Amino acid sequence: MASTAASHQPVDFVRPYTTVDVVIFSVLDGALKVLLVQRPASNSEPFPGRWALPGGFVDVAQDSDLQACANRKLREKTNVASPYLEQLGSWGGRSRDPRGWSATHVYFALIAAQPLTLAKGANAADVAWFEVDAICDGPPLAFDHSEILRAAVDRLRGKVEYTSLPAFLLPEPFTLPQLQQVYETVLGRPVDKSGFRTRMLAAQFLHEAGHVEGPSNRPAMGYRLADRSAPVVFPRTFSPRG
Amino acid sequence: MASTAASHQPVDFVRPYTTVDVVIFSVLDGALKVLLVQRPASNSEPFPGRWALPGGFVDVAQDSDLQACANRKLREKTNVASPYLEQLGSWGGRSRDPRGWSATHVYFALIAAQPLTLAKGANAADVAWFEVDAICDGPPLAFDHSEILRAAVDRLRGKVEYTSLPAFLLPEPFTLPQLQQVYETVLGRPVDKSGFRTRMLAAQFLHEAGHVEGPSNRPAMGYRLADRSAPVVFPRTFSPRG
DNA sequence: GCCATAAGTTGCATTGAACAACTTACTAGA
DNA sequence: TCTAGTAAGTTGTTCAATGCAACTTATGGC
Repeated sequence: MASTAASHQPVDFVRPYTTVDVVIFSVLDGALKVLLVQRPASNSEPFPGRWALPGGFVDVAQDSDLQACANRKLREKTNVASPYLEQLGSWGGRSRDPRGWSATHVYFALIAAQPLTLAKGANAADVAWFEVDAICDGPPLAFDHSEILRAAVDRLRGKVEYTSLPAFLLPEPFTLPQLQQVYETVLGRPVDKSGFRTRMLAAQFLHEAGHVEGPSNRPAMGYRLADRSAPVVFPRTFSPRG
Repeated sequence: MASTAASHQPVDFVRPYTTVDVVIFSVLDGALKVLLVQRPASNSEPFPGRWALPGGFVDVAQDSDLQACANRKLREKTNVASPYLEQLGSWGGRSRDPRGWSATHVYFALIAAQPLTLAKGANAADVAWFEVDAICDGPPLAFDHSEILRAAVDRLRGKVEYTSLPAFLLPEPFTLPQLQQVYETVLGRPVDKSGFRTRMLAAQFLHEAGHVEGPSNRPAMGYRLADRSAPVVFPRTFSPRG
Protein backbone atom coordinates (compact mmCIF):
# COMPACT_ATOMS: atom_id res chain seq x y z
CA MET A 1 0.00 0.00 0.00
CA ALA A 2 1.46 3.36 -1.00
CA SER A 3 1.09 6.73 0.61
CA THR A 4 1.85 10.26 -0.46
CA ALA A 5 3.88 12.86 1.35
CA ALA A 6 1.98 16.12 1.26
CA SER A 7 -1.01 16.83 3.48
CA HIS A 8 -4.19 15.20 2.20
CA GLN A 9 -2.91 15.07 -1.33
CA PRO A 10 -4.41 12.88 -4.01
CA VAL A 11 -3.26 9.31 -3.91
CA ASP A 12 -1.26 7.82 -6.74
CA PHE A 13 -3.51 4.86 -7.38
CA VAL A 14 -5.08 4.18 -10.75
CA ARG A 15 -8.75 4.89 -10.25
CA PRO A 16 -11.38 2.59 -11.69
CA TYR A 17 -14.40 4.00 -13.46
CA THR A 18 -17.26 4.57 -11.06
CA THR A 19 -20.83 4.20 -12.21
CA VAL A 20 -24.29 3.85 -10.72
CA ASP A 21 -26.99 1.64 -12.23
CA VAL A 22 -30.62 1.38 -11.23
CA VAL A 23 -32.89 -1.63 -11.56
CA ILE A 24 -36.34 -0.11 -11.87
CA PHE A 25 -39.21 -2.51 -11.27
CA SER A 26 -42.90 -2.03 -11.84
CA VAL A 27 -45.95 -4.21 -12.28
CA LEU A 28 -47.68 -3.58 -15.58
CA ASP A 29 -50.36 -5.67 -17.25
CA GLY A 30 -50.17 -8.17 -14.43
CA ALA A 31 -46.49 -8.89 -14.90
CA LEU A 32 -43.27 -7.86 -13.21
CA LYS A 33 -41.34 -5.57 -15.51
CA VAL A 34 -37.99 -3.87 -15.52
CA LEU A 35 -36.96 -0.68 -17.28
CA LEU A 36 -34.10 -1.03 -19.76
CA VAL A 37 -32.36 1.43 -22.06
CA GLN A 38 -30.81 0.65 -25.40
CA ARG A 39 -27.18 1.58 -25.81
CA PRO A 40 -26.24 3.80 -28.75
CA ALA A 41 -25.61 1.97 -31.97
CA SER A 42 -22.29 3.65 -32.62
CA ASN A 43 -19.21 1.47 -32.25
CA SER A 44 -17.51 4.17 -30.23
CA GLU A 45 -19.16 2.81 -27.12
CA PRO A 46 -19.19 -0.68 -25.70
CA PHE A 47 -22.12 -3.01 -26.35
CA PRO A 48 -23.69 -0.92 -29.14
CA GLY A 49 -27.38 -1.51 -29.61
CA ARG A 50 -27.65 -3.81 -26.60
CA TRP A 51 -30.16 -3.30 -23.85
CA ALA A 52 -28.81 -2.27 -20.46
CA LEU A 53 -29.86 -1.10 -17.04
CA PRO A 54 -30.25 2.66 -16.85
CA GLY A 55 -27.24 4.25 -15.26
CA GLY A 56 -23.95 5.87 -15.96
CA PHE A 57 -20.92 7.57 -14.56
CA VAL A 58 -20.94 9.31 -11.24
CA ASP A 59 -20.61 13.04 -11.77
CA VAL A 60 -18.50 14.30 -8.91
CA ALA A 61 -19.58 17.86 -9.60
CA GLN A 62 -23.27 17.06 -9.57
CA ASP A 63 -23.74 14.10 -7.25
CA SER A 64 -23.05 14.62 -3.58
CA ASP A 65 -23.28 10.91 -2.86
CA LEU A 66 -24.22 7.59 -4.41
CA GLN A 67 -27.86 7.71 -3.48
CA ALA A 68 -28.19 11.18 -4.97
CA CYS A 69 -26.63 9.88 -8.14
CA ALA A 70 -29.08 6.97 -8.24
CA ASN A 71 -31.95 9.35 -7.74
CA ARG A 72 -30.67 11.48 -10.59
CA LYS A 73 -30.47 8.50 -12.93
CA LEU A 74 -33.97 7.55 -11.92
CA ARG A 75 -35.26 11.02 -12.55
CA GLU A 76 -33.59 11.19 -15.94
CA LYS A 77 -35.36 8.05 -17.16
CA THR A 78 -38.67 8.23 -15.40
CA ASN A 79 -40.22 11.22 -13.78
CA VAL A 80 -40.94 9.50 -10.55
CA ALA A 81 -41.24 11.54 -7.42
CA SER A 82 -40.54 9.38 -4.39
CA PRO A 83 -40.00 5.77 -5.30
CA TYR A 84 -38.75 3.08 -3.01
CA LEU A 85 -35.00 3.03 -3.50
CA GLU A 86 -32.69 0.49 -1.92
CA GLN A 87 -29.09 -0.36 -2.50
CA LEU A 88 -28.60 -3.76 -4.07
CA GLY A 89 -24.85 -4.05 -4.05
CA SER A 90 -21.86 -3.33 -6.19
CA TRP A 91 -20.12 -5.10 -9.01
CA GLY A 92 -16.58 -4.26 -9.97
CA GLY A 93 -13.73 -5.82 -11.84
CA ARG A 94 -11.26 -5.72 -14.63
CA SER A 95 -13.28 -7.28 -17.41
CA ARG A 96 -16.86 -6.16 -17.03
CA ASP A 97 -16.28 -3.04 -19.16
CA PRO A 98 -13.91 -3.14 -22.15
CA ARG A 99 -12.80 0.39 -21.38
CA GLY A 100 -11.06 -0.74 -18.21
CA TRP A 101 -11.40 -1.57 -14.52
CA SER A 102 -14.79 -0.35 -13.40
CA ALA A 103 -17.11 -0.59 -10.46
CA THR A 104 -20.84 0.04 -10.46
CA HIS A 105 -23.04 0.75 -7.48
CA VAL A 106 -26.46 -0.75 -8.09
CA TYR A 107 -29.75 0.40 -6.62
CA PHE A 108 -33.14 -1.09 -7.10
CA ALA A 109 -36.30 0.95 -7.28
CA LEU A 110 -39.96 0.07 -7.04
CA ILE A 111 -42.38 2.41 -8.74
CA ALA A 112 -46.12 2.33 -9.20
CA ALA A 113 -47.56 1.49 -12.56
CA GLN A 114 -48.12 4.71 -14.45
CA PRO A 115 -48.29 6.18 -17.92
CA LEU A 116 -44.56 6.64 -18.01
CA THR A 117 -43.03 9.61 -19.76
CA LEU A 118 -40.09 7.67 -21.02
CA ALA A 119 -37.47 10.33 -21.54
CA LYS A 120 -35.03 9.62 -24.31
CA GLY A 121 -31.67 10.46 -22.81
CA ALA A 122 -28.55 11.53 -24.63
CA ASN A 123 -26.87 8.20 -24.15
CA ALA A 124 -30.00 6.07 -24.34
CA ALA A 125 -31.29 5.47 -27.84
CA ASP A 126 -34.47 4.01 -26.49
CA VAL A 127 -36.18 3.14 -23.25
CA ALA A 128 -38.72 0.38 -22.64
CA TRP A 129 -40.31 -1.93 -20.11
CA PHE A 130 -39.41 -5.61 -20.34
CA GLU A 131 -41.09 -8.54 -18.71
CA VAL A 132 -38.59 -9.91 -16.22
CA ASP A 133 -39.18 -13.55 -17.03
CA ALA A 134 -38.78 -12.93 -20.75
CA ILE A 135 -35.33 -11.40 -20.45
CA CYS A 136 -33.69 -14.66 -19.48
CA ASP A 137 -34.70 -16.10 -22.84
CA GLY A 138 -33.61 -13.12 -24.89
CA PRO A 139 -30.10 -11.95 -25.70
CA PRO A 140 -27.88 -11.05 -22.77
CA LEU A 141 -27.79 -7.48 -21.58
CA ALA A 142 -24.80 -5.17 -21.89
CA PHE A 143 -21.89 -5.46 -19.44
CA ASP A 144 -22.71 -7.82 -16.57
CA HIS A 145 -26.22 -6.43 -16.36
CA SER A 146 -27.87 -9.80 -16.88
CA GLU A 147 -26.19 -11.03 -13.74
CA ILE A 148 -27.09 -7.86 -11.87
CA LEU A 149 -30.70 -8.10 -12.95
CA ARG A 150 -30.86 -11.68 -11.79
CA ALA A 151 -29.52 -10.63 -8.41
CA ALA A 152 -32.11 -7.86 -8.21
CA VAL A 153 -34.97 -10.20 -9.06
CA ASP A 154 -33.74 -12.72 -6.50
CA ARG A 155 -33.56 -10.02 -3.86
CA LEU A 156 -37.01 -8.73 -4.72
CA ARG A 157 -38.64 -12.16 -4.77
CA GLY A 158 -36.85 -13.08 -1.59
CA LYS A 159 -37.93 -10.00 0.27
CA VAL A 160 -41.50 -10.17 -0.95
CA GLU A 161 -41.83 -13.41 1.00
CA TYR A 162 -41.52 -11.60 4.29
CA THR A 163 -41.93 -7.85 3.76
CA SER A 164 -44.50 -5.34 2.58
CA LEU A 165 -42.40 -4.33 -0.42
CA PRO A 166 -45.13 -4.93 -3.03
CA ALA A 167 -47.07 -2.03 -1.57
CA PHE A 168 -44.55 0.27 -3.24
CA LEU A 169 -45.52 -1.12 -6.62
CA LEU A 170 -49.07 0.22 -6.37
CA PRO A 171 -50.49 3.71 -6.73
CA GLU A 172 -52.31 4.87 -3.61
CA PRO A 173 -54.90 4.27 -2.50
CA PHE A 174 -54.94 0.56 -3.20
CA THR A 175 -57.14 -2.27 -1.99
CA LEU A 176 -56.08 -5.47 -0.27
CA PRO A 177 -57.12 -7.64 -3.22
CA GLN A 178 -54.98 -5.45 -5.47
CA LEU A 179 -52.05 -5.79 -3.12
CA GLN A 180 -52.56 -9.51 -2.94
CA GLN A 181 -52.47 -9.74 -6.68
CA VAL A 182 -49.13 -7.93 -6.79
CA TYR A 183 -47.77 -10.43 -4.29
CA GLU A 184 -48.99 -13.25 -6.48
CA THR A 185 -47.56 -11.67 -9.60
CA VAL A 186 -44.13 -11.21 -8.10
CA LEU A 187 -44.03 -14.57 -6.34
CA GLY A 188 -45.57 -16.43 -9.25
CA ARG A 189 -47.97 -18.40 -7.09
CA PRO A 190 -51.33 -17.88 -5.40
CA VAL A 191 -51.58 -16.63 -1.84
CA ASP A 192 -54.38 -17.42 0.58
CA LYS A 193 -56.82 -14.56 0.88
CA SER A 194 -57.74 -14.92 4.53
CA GLY A 195 -54.24 -15.30 5.86
CA PHE A 196 -53.05 -12.50 3.64
CA ARG A 197 -55.56 -10.05 5.02
CA THR A 198 -54.93 -11.01 8.61
CA ARG A 199 -51.23 -10.55 8.17
CA MET A 200 -51.39 -7.22 6.37
CA LEU A 201 -53.80 -5.68 8.81
CA ALA A 202 -52.00 -7.03 11.86
CA ALA A 203 -48.77 -5.42 10.68
CA GLN A 204 -50.27 -1.97 11.19
CA PHE A 205 -48.63 -0.37 8.21
CA LEU A 206 -51.80 0.53 6.30
CA HIS A 207 -54.13 3.45 6.88
CA GLU A 208 -57.69 3.24 5.72
CA ALA A 209 -58.48 5.75 3.02
CA GLY A 210 -62.15 5.26 2.31
CA HIS A 211 -63.88 2.91 -0.07
CA VAL A 212 -62.62 2.65 -3.60
CA GLU A 213 -64.47 1.44 -6.64
CA GLY A 214 -62.41 -1.24 -8.22
CA PRO A 215 -62.95 -3.62 -11.09
CA SER A 216 -65.34 -5.48 -8.83
CA ASN A 217 -68.97 -4.88 -8.09
CA ARG A 218 -68.59 -4.59 -4.39
CA PRO A 219 -66.50 -1.56 -3.36
CA ALA A 220 -63.35 -2.36 -1.44
CA MET A 221 -61.55 -0.49 1.28
CA GLY A 222 -58.69 1.65 0.03
CA TYR A 223 -55.44 1.95 1.96
CA ARG A 224 -52.38 4.17 2.06
CA LEU A 225 -48.96 3.39 3.47
CA ALA A 226 -48.31 4.72 6.93
CA ASP A 227 -44.61 4.98 6.18
CA ARG A 228 -43.24 5.27 2.68
CA SER A 229 -39.60 5.16 3.72
CA ALA A 230 -39.25 1.49 4.49
CA PRO A 231 -41.20 -1.76 4.21
CA VAL A 232 -42.55 -3.72 7.15
CA VAL A 233 -40.84 -6.99 7.98
CA PHE A 234 -43.05 -9.93 8.89
CA PRO A 235 -41.79 -12.54 11.38
CA ARG A 236 -42.54 -15.39 9.00
CA THR A 237 -42.55 -16.15 5.32
CA PHE A 238 -45.56 -17.28 3.34
CA SER A 239 -45.30 -21.06 3.27
CA PRO A 240 -48.07 -23.09 1.67
CA ARG A 241 -48.41 -26.67 2.86
CA GLY A 242 -48.51 -28.37 -0.53
CA MET B 1 -24.05 12.40 -20.20
CA ALA B 2 -20.91 12.68 -22.33
CA SER B 3 -19.38 10.23 -24.71
CA THR B 4 -16.03 9.94 -26.42
CA ALA B 5 -15.32 9.46 -30.08
CA ALA B 6 -12.69 6.77 -30.49
CA SER B 7 -13.46 3.09 -30.14
CA HIS B 8 -13.69 2.05 -26.48
CA GLN B 9 -11.52 4.89 -25.36
CA PRO B 10 -11.33 6.07 -21.76
CA VAL B 11 -14.14 8.32 -20.71
CA ASP B 12 -13.56 11.91 -19.72
CA PHE B 13 -15.24 11.76 -16.33
CA VAL B 14 -13.45 12.62 -13.13
CA ARG B 15 -13.05 9.32 -11.36
CA PRO B 16 -13.69 9.02 -7.63
CA TYR B 17 -11.30 7.10 -5.44
CA THR B 18 -12.30 3.48 -5.16
CA THR B 19 -11.63 1.53 -1.99
CA VAL B 20 -12.67 -1.73 -0.36
CA ASP B 21 -13.20 -2.09 3.38
CA VAL B 22 -13.86 -5.25 5.35
CA VAL B 23 -15.77 -5.59 8.59
CA ILE B 24 -14.24 -8.65 10.22
CA PHE B 25 -16.27 -10.17 13.03
CA SER B 26 -15.33 -12.87 15.49
CA VAL B 27 -16.51 -14.06 18.87
CA LEU B 28 -13.75 -13.92 21.47
CA ASP B 29 -14.08 -14.24 25.24
CA GLY B 30 -17.81 -14.56 24.87
CA ALA B 31 -18.25 -11.24 23.11
CA LEU B 32 -18.77 -10.11 19.55
CA LYS B 33 -15.65 -8.35 18.34
CA VAL B 34 -14.56 -6.50 15.26
CA LEU B 35 -11.07 -6.07 13.88
CA LEU B 36 -9.84 -2.49 13.54
CA VAL B 37 -6.60 -0.97 12.35
CA GLN B 38 -5.07 2.24 13.57
CA ARG B 39 -4.29 4.81 10.92
CA PRO B 40 -0.75 6.17 10.73
CA ALA B 41 -0.01 9.06 13.03
CA SER B 42 1.48 11.23 10.32
CA ASN B 43 -0.55 14.23 9.25
CA SER B 44 0.05 13.37 5.62
CA GLU B 45 -2.95 11.07 5.73
CA PRO B 46 -6.51 11.73 6.81
CA PHE B 47 -7.66 10.78 10.31
CA PRO B 48 -4.16 10.21 11.74
CA GLY B 49 -4.09 7.89 14.72
CA ARG B 50 -7.77 7.06 14.49
CA TRP B 51 -9.08 3.52 14.38
CA ALA B 52 -10.63 2.36 11.13
CA LEU B 53 -11.94 -0.67 9.32
CA PRO B 54 -9.22 -2.56 7.50
CA GLY B 55 -9.23 -1.74 3.84
CA GLY B 56 -7.72 0.45 1.21
CA PHE B 57 -7.55 1.34 -2.41
CA VAL B 58 -8.40 -1.10 -5.13
CA ASP B 59 -5.27 -2.06 -6.99
CA VAL B 60 -6.30 -2.50 -10.60
CA ALA B 61 -3.11 -4.37 -11.38
CA GLN B 62 -3.53 -6.85 -8.56
CA ASP B 63 -7.27 -7.21 -7.98
CA SER B 64 -9.32 -8.83 -10.70
CA ASP B 65 -12.57 -7.89 -9.02
CA LEU B 66 -14.00 -6.45 -5.81
CA GLN B 67 -14.32 -9.73 -3.99
CA ALA B 68 -10.72 -10.60 -4.78
CA CYS B 69 -9.71 -7.24 -3.39
CA ALA B 70 -11.69 -7.88 -0.22
CA ASN B 71 -10.05 -11.27 0.16
CA ARG B 72 -6.66 -9.68 -0.26
CA LYS B 73 -7.38 -7.12 2.46
CA LEU B 74 -8.55 -9.90 4.70
CA ARG B 75 -5.46 -11.94 4.05
CA GLU B 76 -3.20 -8.97 4.71
CA LYS B 77 -4.65 -8.44 8.19
CA THR B 78 -5.49 -11.92 9.29
CA ASN B 79 -4.23 -15.14 7.83
CA VAL B 80 -7.62 -16.66 7.45
CA ALA B 81 -8.14 -19.35 4.87
CA SER B 82 -11.81 -19.50 3.91
CA PRO B 83 -13.95 -17.17 5.95
CA TYR B 84 -17.53 -16.34 5.29
CA LEU B 85 -17.47 -13.23 3.13
CA GLU B 86 -20.54 -11.30 2.09
CA GLN B 87 -20.99 -7.93 0.50
CA LEU B 88 -22.54 -5.40 2.84
CA GLY B 89 -22.98 -2.45 0.52
CA SER B 90 -21.19 0.62 -0.66
CA TRP B 91 -20.76 4.11 0.66
CA GLY B 92 -19.71 6.93 -1.58
CA GLY B 93 -19.80 10.68 -1.63
CA ARG B 94 -18.04 13.95 -1.77
CA SER B 95 -17.26 14.49 1.88
CA ARG B 96 -16.46 11.15 3.44
CA ASP B 97 -12.76 11.46 2.58
CA PRO B 98 -10.99 14.84 2.73
CA ARG B 99 -8.88 13.85 -0.29
CA GLY B 100 -11.92 13.98 -2.56
CA TRP B 101 -14.98 12.15 -3.89
CA SER B 102 -14.59 8.52 -2.92
CA ALA B 103 -16.59 5.33 -2.88
CA THR B 104 -15.90 2.26 -0.78
CA HIS B 105 -17.22 -1.23 -1.33
CA VAL B 106 -17.76 -2.89 2.03
CA TYR B 107 -17.68 -6.60 2.78
CA PHE B 108 -18.28 -8.31 6.05
CA ALA B 109 -16.47 -11.42 7.13
CA LEU B 110 -17.06 -13.97 9.87
CA ILE B 111 -14.06 -15.86 11.13
CA ALA B 112 -13.61 -18.42 13.84
CA ALA B 113 -11.93 -17.43 17.07
CA GLN B 114 -8.23 -18.18 16.76
CA PRO B 115 -4.83 -17.12 17.99
CA LEU B 116 -4.65 -14.41 15.37
CA THR B 117 -1.35 -13.52 13.80
CA LEU B 118 -2.13 -9.87 13.55
CA ALA B 119 0.07 -8.69 10.73
CA LYS B 120 1.19 -5.11 10.99
CA GLY B 121 0.61 -3.71 7.55
CA ALA B 122 2.47 -0.88 5.92
CA ASN B 123 -0.42 1.50 6.32
CA ALA B 124 -1.71 0.12 9.61
CA ALA B 125 0.24 1.18 12.66
CA ASP B 126 -1.62 -1.29 14.79
CA VAL B 127 -4.31 -3.94 14.60
CA ALA B 128 -6.64 -5.07 17.38
CA TRP B 129 -9.97 -6.65 18.25
CA PHE B 130 -12.61 -4.38 19.75
CA GLU B 131 -15.78 -5.32 21.50
CA VAL B 132 -18.59 -4.17 19.23
CA ASP B 133 -20.77 -2.73 21.96
CA ALA B 134 -17.87 -0.76 23.41
CA ILE B 135 -17.11 1.09 20.19
CA CYS B 136 -20.28 3.13 20.29
CA ASP B 137 -19.11 4.69 23.54
CA GLY B 138 -15.58 5.39 22.36
CA PRO B 139 -14.36 8.02 19.90
CA PRO B 140 -15.74 7.80 16.38
CA LEU B 141 -13.84 5.80 13.80
CA ALA B 142 -12.09 7.30 10.80
CA PHE B 143 -14.06 8.34 7.71
CA ASP B 144 -17.69 7.16 7.90
CA HIS B 145 -16.58 3.87 9.37
CA SER B 146 -18.68 4.25 12.50
CA GLU B 147 -21.78 4.36 10.33
CA ILE B 148 -20.57 1.44 8.25
CA LEU B 149 -19.83 -0.62 11.32
CA ARG B 150 -23.28 0.09 12.68
CA ALA B 151 -24.79 -1.10 9.41
CA ALA B 152 -22.69 -4.25 9.54
CA VAL B 153 -23.74 -5.03 13.10
CA ASP B 154 -27.37 -4.43 12.23
CA ARG B 155 -27.09 -6.74 9.26
CA LEU B 156 -25.37 -9.42 11.30
CA ARG B 157 -27.83 -9.26 14.20
CA GLY B 158 -30.73 -9.19 11.77
CA LYS B 159 -29.57 -12.20 9.84
CA VAL B 160 -28.70 -14.19 12.93
CA GLU B 161 -32.39 -14.16 13.80
CA TYR B 162 -33.23 -16.36 10.85
CA THR B 163 -30.04 -17.88 9.44
CA SER B 164 -27.23 -20.23 10.42
CA LEU B 165 -24.62 -17.47 10.15
CA PRO B 166 -23.19 -17.96 13.67
CA ALA B 167 -21.87 -21.34 12.61
CA PHE B 168 -19.19 -19.49 10.66
CA LEU B 169 -17.95 -17.93 13.87
CA LEU B 170 -16.90 -21.29 15.34
CA PRO B 171 -13.99 -23.58 14.58
CA GLU B 172 -15.09 -27.04 13.47
CA PRO B 173 -16.13 -29.33 14.86
CA PHE B 174 -18.44 -27.51 17.24
CA THR B 175 -21.24 -28.67 19.51
CA LEU B 176 -24.83 -27.47 19.58
CA PRO B 177 -24.46 -25.86 23.01
CA GLN B 178 -21.43 -23.96 21.69
CA LEU B 179 -23.41 -22.82 18.68
CA GLN B 180 -26.29 -21.80 20.87
CA GLN B 181 -23.98 -19.72 22.98
CA VAL B 182 -22.74 -17.86 19.92
CA TYR B 183 -26.34 -17.12 18.98
CA GLU B 184 -26.92 -15.78 22.47
CA THR B 185 -23.77 -13.71 22.39
CA VAL B 186 -24.61 -12.08 19.09
CA LEU B 187 -28.28 -11.58 19.84
CA GLY B 188 -27.66 -10.48 23.40
CA ARG B 189 -30.43 -12.61 24.86
CA PRO B 190 -30.98 -16.24 25.86
CA VAL B 191 -32.38 -18.77 23.42
CA ASP B 192 -34.43 -21.83 24.34
CA LYS B 193 -32.34 -24.99 24.24
CA SER B 194 -34.99 -27.40 23.05
CA GLY B 195 -36.33 -25.27 20.26
CA PHE B 196 -32.85 -24.36 19.20
CA ARG B 197 -31.78 -27.97 18.79
CA THR B 198 -34.92 -28.96 16.93
CA ARG B 199 -34.47 -26.11 14.54
CA MET B 200 -30.79 -26.63 13.85
CA LEU B 201 -31.13 -30.35 13.28
CA ALA B 202 -34.24 -30.02 11.15
CA ALA B 203 -32.46 -27.61 8.84
CA GLN B 204 -30.11 -30.37 7.70
CA PHE B 205 -27.04 -28.23 7.41
CA LEU B 206 -24.93 -30.01 10.02
CA HIS B 207 -23.00 -33.24 9.68
CA GLU B 208 -22.18 -35.27 12.74
CA ALA B 209 -18.47 -35.48 13.40
CA GLY B 210 -18.19 -37.72 16.43
CA HIS B 211 -18.27 -36.83 20.08
CA VAL B 212 -16.19 -33.95 21.32
CA GLU B 213 -14.95 -33.30 24.80
CA GLY B 214 -16.06 -29.86 25.74
CA PRO B 215 -15.92 -27.83 28.91
CA SER B 216 -18.67 -30.06 30.20
CA ASN B 217 -18.54 -33.44 31.84
CA ARG B 218 -20.80 -35.20 29.46
CA PRO B 219 -19.33 -35.37 25.96
CA ALA B 220 -21.34 -33.62 23.28
CA MET B 221 -21.84 -34.42 19.63
CA GLY B 222 -19.58 -32.45 17.33
CA TYR B 223 -20.78 -31.11 14.02
CA ARG B 224 -19.37 -29.72 10.80
CA LEU B 225 -21.06 -27.55 8.22
CA ALA B 226 -22.39 -29.37 5.20
CA ASP B 227 -21.88 -26.28 3.06
CA ARG B 228 -19.44 -23.55 3.96
CA SER B 229 -20.39 -21.31 1.05
CA ALA B 230 -23.67 -19.96 2.35
CA PRO B 231 -25.81 -19.99 5.49
CA VAL B 232 -29.14 -21.75 5.79
CA VAL B 233 -32.24 -19.58 5.96
CA PHE B 234 -34.93 -20.55 8.46
CA PRO B 235 -38.57 -19.84 7.65
CA ARG B 236 -39.13 -18.10 10.95
CA THR B 237 -37.27 -15.86 13.36
CA PHE B 238 -36.66 -16.63 16.99
CA SER B 239 -39.45 -14.89 18.83
CA PRO B 240 -39.75 -15.30 22.58
CA ARG B 241 -43.17 -14.70 24.08
CA GLY B 242 -42.01 -11.99 26.46
C1' DG C 1 -86.08 -8.63 -8.07
C1' DC C 2 -82.62 -12.15 -9.18
C1' DC C 3 -78.08 -13.56 -10.38
C1' DA C 4 -73.19 -13.21 -10.92
C1' DT C 5 -69.00 -11.57 -8.96
C1' DA C 6 -65.69 -10.22 -6.02
C1' DA C 7 -65.03 -8.39 -1.10
C1' DG C 8 -64.67 -9.73 3.26
C1' DT C 9 -65.53 -13.17 7.34
C1' DT C 10 -65.65 -17.28 10.11
C1' DG C 11 -64.15 -21.69 11.85
C1' DC C 12 -61.45 -25.76 12.01
C1' DA C 13 -57.09 -28.43 11.65
C1' DT C 14 -52.23 -28.37 11.75
C1' DT C 15 -47.81 -26.87 12.51
C1' DG C 16 -43.99 -25.41 14.98
C1' DA C 17 -42.30 -22.92 18.60
C1' DA C 18 -41.94 -21.33 23.65
C1' DC C 19 -41.55 -23.05 28.07
C1' DA C 20 -40.54 -26.19 31.69
C1' DA C 21 -39.61 -30.44 33.68
C1' DC C 22 -37.29 -34.42 32.96
C1' DT C 23 -33.53 -38.16 31.98
C1' DT C 24 -28.75 -39.29 30.71
C1' DA C 25 -23.72 -39.47 30.65
C1' DC C 26 -19.92 -38.27 32.27
C1' DT C 27 -16.13 -36.15 35.94
C1' DA C 28 -14.53 -35.42 40.43
C1' DG C 29 -13.80 -36.38 44.81
C1' DA C 30 -14.73 -38.65 49.10
C1' DT D 1 -16.73 -47.83 44.62
C1' DC D 2 -20.08 -44.94 45.65
C1' DT D 3 -22.13 -40.27 45.35
C1' DA D 4 -22.92 -35.67 44.00
C1' DG D 5 -22.64 -32.20 40.56
C1' DT D 6 -22.90 -30.52 35.93
C1' DA D 7 -24.02 -29.96 31.43
C1' DA D 8 -26.02 -32.67 27.38
C1' DG D 9 -29.94 -34.05 25.49
C1' DT D 10 -35.18 -35.43 25.66
C1' DT D 11 -40.05 -35.28 26.47
C1' DG D 12 -44.42 -33.20 26.93
C1' DT D 13 -47.77 -29.43 27.30
C1' DT D 14 -49.47 -25.00 25.86
C1' DC D 15 -50.16 -21.55 22.70
C1' DA D 16 -50.32 -18.69 18.63
C1' DA D 17 -50.23 -18.17 13.89
C1' DT D 18 -51.18 -19.93 9.67
C1' DG D 19 -53.23 -22.87 5.70
C1' DC D 20 -57.35 -24.09 4.02
C1' DA D 21 -62.16 -24.05 2.95
C1' DA D 22 -66.74 -22.79 3.49
C1' DC D 23 -69.44 -19.06 4.38
C1' DT D 24 -71.74 -14.22 4.25
C1' DT D 25 -72.08 -9.50 2.28
C1' DA D 26 -72.28 -5.72 -0.95
C1' DT D 27 -72.78 -4.15 -5.30
C1' DG D 28 -73.79 -3.86 -10.69
C1' DG D 29 -76.23 -5.71 -14.52
C1' DC D 30 -80.00 -8.01 -16.56
